[in-house]
Amino acid sequence: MRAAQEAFSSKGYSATGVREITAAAGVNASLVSRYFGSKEKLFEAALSQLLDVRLLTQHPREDFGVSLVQTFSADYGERVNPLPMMVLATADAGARAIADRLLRKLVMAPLAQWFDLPNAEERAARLVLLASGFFVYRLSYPLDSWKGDLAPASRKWLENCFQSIIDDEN
Amino acid sequence: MRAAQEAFSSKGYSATGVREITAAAGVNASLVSRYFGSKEKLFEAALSQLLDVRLLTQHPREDFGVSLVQTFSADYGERVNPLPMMVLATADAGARAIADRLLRKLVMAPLAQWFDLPNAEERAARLVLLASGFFVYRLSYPLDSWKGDLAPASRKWLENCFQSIIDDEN
DNA sequence: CCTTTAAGTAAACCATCGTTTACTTGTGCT
DNA sequence: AGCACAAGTAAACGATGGTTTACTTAAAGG
Repeated sequence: MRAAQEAFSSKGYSATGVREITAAAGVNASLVSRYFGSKEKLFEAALSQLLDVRLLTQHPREDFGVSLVQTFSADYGERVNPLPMMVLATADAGARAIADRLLRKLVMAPLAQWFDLPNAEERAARLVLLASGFFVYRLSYPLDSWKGDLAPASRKWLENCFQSIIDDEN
Repeated sequence: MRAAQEAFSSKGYSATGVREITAAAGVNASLVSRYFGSKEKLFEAALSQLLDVRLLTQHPREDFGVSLVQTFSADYGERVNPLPMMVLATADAGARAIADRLLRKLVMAPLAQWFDLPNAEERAARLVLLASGFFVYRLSYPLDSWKGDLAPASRKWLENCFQSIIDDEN
């Protein structure tokens, strides 16, 4: 499972082979079908284990922008970042459908409730928009050329965008 | 070529087979290798033909936000939208490298020059961030459930985000 | 001690992939 | 007419994909 999460998060769903995952785990490839049913089911299990809305709602509302940029920038250490898994799954129709469903149920719905604002569902969708875009951005600027962190100006701009999800009246 | 653009834009690079493209064009699959060298070269040719920075810089600066949301929302009619081709290529390492290189050369560099502002390259990268996120957003809300257009509140918010790329001093 | 059951493996299966090879067709030039 | 050349096709190639099958191992239960 851990091996699957790391592979799906770094290379994407379609570019990762079952044999690749099981080799990293030190077992035989046929065990994926045995214990998870299929590669897609493994992906679903691996992703749903990582999605946790509390990572986004654990800070005060007035720090929303700052804390979210920090959350998405930080490497998760032992844990695997679910955001790459989500975006890199968009190339496969089946995996995208799974990721979409899990995202709505485990992240967007609770997040909209936490917002407690007009157009709450739309605001949650805007968060997904910014987060996805931020990941694509980081694919092109892996360490951003600025000693591993975001360029200060871009960081401030992005924090304002995130914060505006809450602060805007719309 | 047209068939390749439509397939790459709707299903993504890795999910599209050479036989699929050539079947839509009514020819044999071996012609791709013959005339383009490889599937990757075909992708490069198909994408570079579509990337055109003038689509982003043809409106006055004060309408930047409004016009860009309109540009990315509109279906291109006959032409194929290059944005899905870019984002859906991220799952394949080779295609991503190609898309990245073309994007920098054909879009971001001219765009930064057009900005004529401090941190111009960073601003161009922010545009890619928003555009990519917007595409992922539209994957989940194909017609946005609001009779084919963006929800008014989200549209206004997104326009402000795009406009802030130019208006912010950072 | 024998049986059952779970865990794991090796190998094959079948489909699909991008690409190459050898061959056929048609057109224009001399 | 004869030749050259470009365009296109059918078929095979080698690799890789996820999955299935048959078999081996090992521990627990009575």
